[in-house]
Amino acid sequence: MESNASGDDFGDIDWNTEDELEISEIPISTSNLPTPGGVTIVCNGEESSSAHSSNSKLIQHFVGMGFPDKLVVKAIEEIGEGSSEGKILDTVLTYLELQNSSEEHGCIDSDQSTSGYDESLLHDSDIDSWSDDDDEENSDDLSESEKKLQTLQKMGYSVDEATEAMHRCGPDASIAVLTDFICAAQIARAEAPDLPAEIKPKANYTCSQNGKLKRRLYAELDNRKKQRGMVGEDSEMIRLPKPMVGFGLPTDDQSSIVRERTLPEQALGPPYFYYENVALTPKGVWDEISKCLYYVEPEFVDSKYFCAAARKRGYVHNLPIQKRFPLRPLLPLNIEETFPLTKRWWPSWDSRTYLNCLQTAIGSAKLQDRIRKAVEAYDGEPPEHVKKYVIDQCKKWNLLWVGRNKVAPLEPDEFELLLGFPRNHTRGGGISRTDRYKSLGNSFQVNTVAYHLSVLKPLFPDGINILSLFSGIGGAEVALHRLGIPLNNVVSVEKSEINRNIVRSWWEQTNQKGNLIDFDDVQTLDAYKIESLAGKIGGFDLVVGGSPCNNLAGSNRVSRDGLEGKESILFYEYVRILDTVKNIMSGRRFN
DNA sequence: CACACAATGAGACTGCGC
DNA sequence: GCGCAGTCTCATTGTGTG
Repeated sequence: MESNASGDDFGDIDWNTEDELEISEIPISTSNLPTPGGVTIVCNGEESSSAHSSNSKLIQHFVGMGFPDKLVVKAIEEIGEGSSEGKILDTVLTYLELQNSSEEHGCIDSDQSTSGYDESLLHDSDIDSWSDDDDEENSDDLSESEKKLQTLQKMGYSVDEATEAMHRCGPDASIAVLTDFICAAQIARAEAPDLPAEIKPKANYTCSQNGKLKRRLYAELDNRKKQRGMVGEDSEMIRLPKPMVGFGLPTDDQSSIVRERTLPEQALGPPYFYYENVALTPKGVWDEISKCLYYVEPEFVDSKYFCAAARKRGYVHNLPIQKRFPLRPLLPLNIEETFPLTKRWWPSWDSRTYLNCLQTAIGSAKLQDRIRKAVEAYDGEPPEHVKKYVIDQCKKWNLLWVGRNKVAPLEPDEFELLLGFPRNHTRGGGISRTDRYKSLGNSFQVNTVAYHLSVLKPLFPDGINILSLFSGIGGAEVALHRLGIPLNNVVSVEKSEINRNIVRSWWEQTNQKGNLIDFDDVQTLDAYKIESLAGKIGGFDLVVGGSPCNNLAGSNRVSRDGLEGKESILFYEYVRILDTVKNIMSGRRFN
């Protein structure tokens, strides 16, 4: 295997072994999922099988997620001991659903119950109340605050955390708001390097341990709400921000930068994750992406704020957003400073100051010739219709003025410059010019991504282990390297051999001390391989990747089929693999 | 066979006038 | 608020050329 040729100590992993896995994959029927691509939910089969002998463990498992224990017990009784987590979850969901619909109609009436469950078990009306209500019937004399405190304690939070949250969020704050606050506070403390270790939260990721089930739960409820018309299709659609600056730019007035956000608790790491795709997708795509990635709101950024070319992209990540810093030196944001030689030839009637999105194809020589002839035909300024034709073509193909009446497309090394890669990053080794454009056109803008990833530097002073999916020409790896974050272990998955060669070549040229291991297909990276790799290297700190945009991009006139498209459907592989890594990381402790 | 070229024209958004 | 033209977009495909 190619990846074993690197002389590292990974050669002894036998990918073909049939050894029983601690992690196994259980495909969930699409009827349970909002993801038509068939996300695979990974469950711990070992734990499930041992659970027959200990129902209390399973009950504890669900109660830990905030479900009423009586419902869980009832569900297990109804569907039989030894049932899978998924079945139990479905049954509990049904109970909750029935409860919700009863309350909506204001008719909780046990006489109407035909489902076999005891509605007296239920008395909460919303998601805030999926806590253990065991004592509630005996606690009528407790104040609202005391009840909330009790609920939070049962969810595993300390009295101090709960009290602080209730104090800060006010007396009317719901349980959901309070748990959000506590999670945000945990992250903030974890990220504050100046806090003494003893007051930092321990690796308390209990909230993410059950993330996949919770995600499924939220998705299921979301679907049912939609079916009942409770949620308007458009009312919650993700809209693109204007201006497209994400949480703020390095050049912003510091006071205007967003410094806090509350992540859904199931989105918390480890690992950190960072997902990218084109911003301008068919409707609903970003809603789906966000939903599958734990309901984290995308951060939309146009790279024209980081270089002289536009690149509108959405990023979904669970990284901290405080204390970001940019790569130095900053790139110029206009064409004139980026390509000073063009200034002499730039006509006054071409008002462009920055380029459009760098794509995978360039303007042809014939087109350049047509433009030259069109402009040459006039002594002074050409008439309006000629100007319009020329400017339209220049915008469409990102052409620069490189001589008298002469336009030209960007050279590959100019692509590299604009995108933040080292010069000649994609040059040589048998790669054609066309392939260079294709690889570069599909890549990250390094400075933009590095700005987001910069927060990892103080967190991983001794280096980082990353799982890089759809690596392309290694935009994330280059960004981390340029940030000065040591790359201890990089597992890179990239279909194109040309791109894999580019990354390996870069790896060797930059004298990396760590290990680079590569795969060619995300679909073959199963739970066993991920588990083995994680075991070898001590876990993954970051899962990064931008899945194929072919079926999302506006340039595609043929098969812009959205996330169900032939290539773009691989997004669900990112979700699957991230879920697997989350599962592994929450089930074990890595040092 | 690799590469270059050009036709293709969907979908979302924006800005303008009414 | 509506209609419309204008703008932009990590592309695909078939054909031509050397």
